[in-house]
Amino acid sequence: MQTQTVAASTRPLPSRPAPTQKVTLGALSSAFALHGAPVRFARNTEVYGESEQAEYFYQVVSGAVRTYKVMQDGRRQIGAFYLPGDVFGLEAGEDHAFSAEAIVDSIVRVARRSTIVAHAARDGELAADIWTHTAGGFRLAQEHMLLLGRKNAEERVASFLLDMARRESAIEVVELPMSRQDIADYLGLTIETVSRTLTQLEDKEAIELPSSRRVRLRSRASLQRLNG
Amino acid sequence: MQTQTVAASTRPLPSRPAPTQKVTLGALSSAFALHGAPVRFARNTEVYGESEQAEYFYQVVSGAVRTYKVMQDGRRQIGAFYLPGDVFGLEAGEDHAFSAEAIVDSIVRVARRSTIVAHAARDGELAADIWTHTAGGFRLAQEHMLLLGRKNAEERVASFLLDMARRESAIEVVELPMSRQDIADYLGLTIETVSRTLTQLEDKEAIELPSSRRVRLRSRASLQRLNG
DNA sequence: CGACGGCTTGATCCGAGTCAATCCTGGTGG
DNA sequence: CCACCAGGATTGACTCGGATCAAGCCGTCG
Repeated sequence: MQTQTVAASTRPLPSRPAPTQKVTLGALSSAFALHGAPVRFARNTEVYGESEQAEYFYQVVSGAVRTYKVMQDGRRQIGAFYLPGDVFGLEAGEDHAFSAEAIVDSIVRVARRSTIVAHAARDGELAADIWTHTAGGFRLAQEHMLLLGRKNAEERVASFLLDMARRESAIEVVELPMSRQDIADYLGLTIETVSRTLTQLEDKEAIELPSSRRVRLRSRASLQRLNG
Repeated sequence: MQTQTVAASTRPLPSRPAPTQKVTLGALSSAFALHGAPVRFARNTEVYGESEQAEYFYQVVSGAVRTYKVMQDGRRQIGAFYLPGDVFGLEAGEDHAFSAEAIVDSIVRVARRSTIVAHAARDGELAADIWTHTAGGFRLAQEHMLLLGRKNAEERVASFLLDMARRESAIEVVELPMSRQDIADYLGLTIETVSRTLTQLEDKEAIELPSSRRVRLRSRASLQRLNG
C-alpha cells in the first residue's frame, strides 16, 4: 500500500506550465515545475494515508484537497483545505501525520521528496523555501487552534468564509468546493450547526446563499466583527 | 519594543553546558550551544510578543514556556508548552504568530535568527534540522487540532496527562509546571471543567492527586482508553 | 493569625449536539 | 419533457456536556 497511492489514481498528464504562469516562481514551486509530475485524483480518492511513508511532496494544480485525521469511532478533524498553488505533505518525519484526499476531481503535482531534499541540500534558497512553507502551515494551524479552542459557531463560520474569500481572491462570491460535512469537520462543529449558522448569517444579511456551494458576502464588515 | 524583549528580562548567564549533556547533539541544538546565550526569564514574563519581529530562535534550558494567542475580549488559546530541550519561536515570517511567556522561572537559550539562518545556508544538516523541528511543531499542532475539535473533556485531560508524562519521561508521577488556567486554555476548556475532570479521573482511580501540581498515573491503560 | 491566590465544588444555564423529518436539486430513465 | 430518485442540505424538537455564576477550601507567605 506504500507506493500505490500515486500510481493508483490515473496516468500522469503532460507536463505543461499553466497558460498564465507567473514569471517569478518561488524556489519550491520551481522545483515542483521541474521535478513534479501532474497526477489526476478523482473526487474523494486518497492522495496519501496517515502513517504511510512520506515519500512525496504535493502541490495542488487544480481542484481541492483536504488533510484530516480520524479517530477509531469515526470522529474526523480536517486540518486544512488546499487550493490551487498550495503545497502540502511537507513531512520531515518518516511517515505522514494526516491523510489527504481530493475533495473534487483534482490535478496535483507530485514530486519525490528525496529528489527535492537532495536539491535543497545544495540549494539554500530551496531549503529556505521548504522551511518557509512548513512554517506557514504551522502558523495556520496555530490560528486554527484558536478557532477550535475558543470561538463559537458563528465566529467559526464567519472566519471560514472570510478565509476562503481571501484565498480565492473573491470580491463577493465564494465558491465552496467542499460539502457541509467537510466544513463541519474543519470547524469542529456538526453539519447541522454549520447549516443553521449559515442561515442565521443570511437572516442577518451578512451573506446570501444563491446555492448551497456558493456564498455571496454581503457585509464583510459584520463577518469581520465576528471574526475577533 | 523590538529588541527589548531579550534585554529586558535579566543578564545573560555564563555559557556552560548542562552537567549530563548528551554526547550527540542535533545540528540545531549544537548551533544553540555555539551561538545562543542563556537568558533568565522570571515566572509570567514575556519572552516575545505576538507580531513582534521574529529576531531570535529559542531553546528551553530549564523551566517551562507557553506560547499563546489572545482575542480582544481576553479569550486565550495556548498553542503549546515547551519543556527543557524544546525549541520554539522558529518563525519563517517577519514576525511572531503567537506570544511566548515563561510559566515558571526559566532559563532559555536565545540565538539570533539571522546567525542561525546564515549558517544554515552553508550547512545543509543544520537547515534540515531547522526544517525537522518546524515540521515537528506542525505535526503536534495537527494532533492538537483533533483534540480541540473532536475530543470531550475527559479525553482532552487524559491526552494531556499522558503527553506530559511522556515528555517528562515520568514513570508514574507527573509534575505540572502550569496552573489549571493554563491547562484549560491549552485544552480549550474552562478551569472548572479541568478541575472537575481531574477529580473525576481520581474517582475512577485512573490518577491520584498528591498535590494540585503533582499527578500520579495509577492506570495508564484507562487513560489510554480515553485518549482515542 | 490573616490574607491572598489558586483550586475545588455546587447549582444552574445555554449553545451546540442529537435525533428525526422534510426539503431541495441535479441526474436518470421512461 | 416529466416523474422519480438519491444524496446533500435544511429545519425542528429536544437533550446534554461544558460554561457560567457563586461559594468555599486549602496552602503558602507575610
